[in-house]
Amino acid sequence: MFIKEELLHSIGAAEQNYRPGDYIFREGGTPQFYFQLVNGDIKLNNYNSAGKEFIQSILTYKNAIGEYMLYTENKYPMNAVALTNCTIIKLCGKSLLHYLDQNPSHYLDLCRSLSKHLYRKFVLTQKISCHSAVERLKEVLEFMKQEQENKAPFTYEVPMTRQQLASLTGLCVETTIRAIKKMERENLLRIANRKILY
DNA sequence: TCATTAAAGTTAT
DNA sequence: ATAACTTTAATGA
Repeated sequence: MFIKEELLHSIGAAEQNYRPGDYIFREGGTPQFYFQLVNGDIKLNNYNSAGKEFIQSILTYKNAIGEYMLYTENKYPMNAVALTNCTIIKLCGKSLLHYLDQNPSHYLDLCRSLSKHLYRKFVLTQKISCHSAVERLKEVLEFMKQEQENKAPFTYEVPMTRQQLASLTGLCVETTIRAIKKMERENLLRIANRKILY
């Protein structure tokens, strides 16, 4: 979901800056605001009881953050954490709902956004379950690349660290690294100064 | 096959 | 400098 920034401002939104590691919201918190990334990257994550991190997804500029949580009484099921310096537009959820009521055509965008998230979540969950490390990584890389424009092999620079990749696939870093090296040997991907090219 | 632990090398701030 | 990230190796479930 993306709403024009001028429009957001005109109905009372404010911008806020975040530093890497800052929380935008926390698991268990009550959704009160509509958040939209102006620039920077954030991650949605959870921690299991052993303290291991699971990244649900990584969002970049022009994306709303957890906006689909504004329409129920549910609490946030995950944290939103800034990965880089971020500027985020923040609008009171009530104001957004009010605006949408006046402008019902925007509900379609919301619907699309919701569908996209559902689809992503579903596919990703399915891809990383019941496979070997190499297969999980391969599926995830394939999935991320497929969302990009460029199609040529070894041109997609994976915008994630090994650790983030590990947290996304539920593997440990070391296994992730070995699997990636193995994939390099098998010519499934290339590595150029530590960046993964898929 | 993969997680865990430990240790060391590399890069970014 | 110091923290964050990457890599290798040994061990065990």
